[in-house]
Amino acid sequence: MLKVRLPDGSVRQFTHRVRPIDVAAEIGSRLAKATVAAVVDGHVVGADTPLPSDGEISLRLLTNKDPEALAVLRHSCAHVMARAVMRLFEGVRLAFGPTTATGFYYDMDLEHSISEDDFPAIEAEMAKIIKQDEEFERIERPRDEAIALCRELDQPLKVEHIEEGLADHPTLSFYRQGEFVDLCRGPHIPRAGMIKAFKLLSVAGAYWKGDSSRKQLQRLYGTAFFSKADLEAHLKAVEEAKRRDHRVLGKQLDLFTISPLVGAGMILWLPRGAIIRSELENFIREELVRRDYEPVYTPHLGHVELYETSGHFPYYADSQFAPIEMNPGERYLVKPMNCPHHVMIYKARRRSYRDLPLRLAEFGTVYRYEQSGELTGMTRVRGFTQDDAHLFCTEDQVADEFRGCLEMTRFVLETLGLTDYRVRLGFRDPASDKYVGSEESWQRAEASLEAVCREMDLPRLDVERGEAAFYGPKADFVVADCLGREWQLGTVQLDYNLPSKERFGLEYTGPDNRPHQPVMIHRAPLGSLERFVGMLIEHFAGAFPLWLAPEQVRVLSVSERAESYGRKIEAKLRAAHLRVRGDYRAEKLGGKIRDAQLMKIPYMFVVGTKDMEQGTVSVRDRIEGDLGAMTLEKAIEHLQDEIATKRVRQVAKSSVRLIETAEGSEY
RNA sequence: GCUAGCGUAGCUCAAUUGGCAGAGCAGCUGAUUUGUAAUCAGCAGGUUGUGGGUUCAAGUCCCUCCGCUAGCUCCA
Repeated sequence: MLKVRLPDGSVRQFTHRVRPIDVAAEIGSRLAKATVAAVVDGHVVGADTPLPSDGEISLRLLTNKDPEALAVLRHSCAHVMARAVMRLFEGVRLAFGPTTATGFYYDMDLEHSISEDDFPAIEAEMAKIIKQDEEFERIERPRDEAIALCRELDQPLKVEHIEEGLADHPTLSFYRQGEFVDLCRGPHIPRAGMIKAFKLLSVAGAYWKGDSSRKQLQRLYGTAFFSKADLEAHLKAVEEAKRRDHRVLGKQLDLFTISPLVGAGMILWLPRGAIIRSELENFIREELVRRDYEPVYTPHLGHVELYETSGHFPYYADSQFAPIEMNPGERYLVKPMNCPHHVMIYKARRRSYRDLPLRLAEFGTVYRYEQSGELTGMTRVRGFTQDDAHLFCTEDQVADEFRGCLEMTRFVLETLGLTDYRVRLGFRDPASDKYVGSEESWQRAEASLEAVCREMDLPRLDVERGEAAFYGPKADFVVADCLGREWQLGTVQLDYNLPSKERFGLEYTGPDNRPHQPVMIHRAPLGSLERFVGMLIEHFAGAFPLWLAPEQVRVLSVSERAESYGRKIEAKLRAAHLRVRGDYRAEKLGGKIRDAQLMKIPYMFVVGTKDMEQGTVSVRDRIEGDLGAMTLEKAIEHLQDEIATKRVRQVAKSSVRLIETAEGSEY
């Protein structure tokens, strides 16, 4: 006998073998019709999956209201799409077709190169399939039969996957819908007709099993919903997100530009963007002083041998600008990292344990030859400045220093109202040989790093194997951009290797008057200023908090009669260290306000003849609108207070989310 | 780097089948003197990313390179 516990706490008993859909039918025929899938003891299963014949389970029926159901729907839609493509083109070999946070894709290999021009035909075929409203039927087969079936279906990629990736599965499942049979773990929606709205979005290349040495397949992206309204809302949200893309806003607000003549991936900071950057740098500098860092400066070049010693040159040769050869044997590298230079500052004299921790900080500009297809606005560039620092400390100081770095990063992010990030602990992949250093030092480093992070209760902390730097484990602060793509910002990395004898052989004299090896910590709270500002542009949708705003106040004259008064106000604001400009054009006030609003200027001081007579300014707040007339002194005080406290008044909410839903299917 | 798509005025975009390169905004000039999200008019602005090819004729078709976009791979 099976006891089924439902979410409302009620328990139903079944003496015969039942499926979730049967449980639903017993509750009500309308529920049965609406049931998309079910969650049994925390696992999503199909509505027709037989439940155990006895014992006790918890069951939650999923309808189109549940987010888990949407993933099931999308995965089914991926099947429908693959089926449509197979109907339209010859020789389609299927690979993987999982769901993503916002839709689904299917990777396939076929002769015909699919372009967006093919989308209408594919969508029309999909619509036909959905209209037929056929069931998704689950079929299970033992391994050898499954392989034979995939061979018969002429699906070599599926055969390969069963033989390699699914080697430990004794039986495999397939889903059939009409003539279409696909190796698939499921689950699926009961009938194709449940897909009420779908759209193909894009096509791109994707390597088979994510391996760039293997064949490149065609990946077709799409999304699906339970209603047309949901689809339209989603597409609208994506459009809105695109409007606050930093590349769009950077142009509109005159923040930065990129010139092909200067070079792809090289940011030219326009005056307005440069203000944001320099304010951030000042903010970081103040924190460095508070936290007892010592600023240093180092050159942009270094001998290749320096980077051979550090290991960067051999390891990252492909992604560096080629060495500059001046004379035979005299080769310089444009620096791809600041650490070797800072190491040489450490080595400039003998160090005592009394000198430690030594914290050397520099806004260091580095150059890396990123692959051309990787370049993206400010977020992935070839030249960038890190708010870098290297800490040299004793083994005993590691935990405290590491914690200090994490705290500074967290403080900086939170000051900017950036609370929506995750922390990724990048550990070594034990199966890979790309790492330098001993097994023992890696274990020690990973253990102490994880202990500190756990104790600090960092948001959404998770360990990712294979994400370490080649010289040590790290904690990365990762945020998503307005289109849901994740970017690494701040980073704190532990390094037992550069100081080692095999590398730079760093030493300090301990209290025992004997040489010891220090530990290095690499850290950058913002990471790259380019990427960070790119993120900030999207985070604030271009409307920066007052302390960062390139233009903090704009003086708007109502008419020519108030111009000279306006210019006096402007001068006084400038004298009060506010970033101000005046708009004395022969435009109507409404027009000037509109221009200032579009440039996201936080405050507008409107001056007309009334203000001139009363000695006031009429303050308009970008967010609140007209605040009325007040004395200039009061207005300045108001602004200076907002600047001093670095107040964040408004943050653009991300409309496209990186959602927590797990990938839908593994095959 | 790979796959696919794209590149027209400073910006956003038009230009039937290959058939005289156009608009709005921005800019400049003039008029207007305005009280909380667009005042009016005129002018100017281009070797259609680069180099080659096909054609009587190329923004449009083909090739090269450069750049951009999406995704993959990479990311010290």
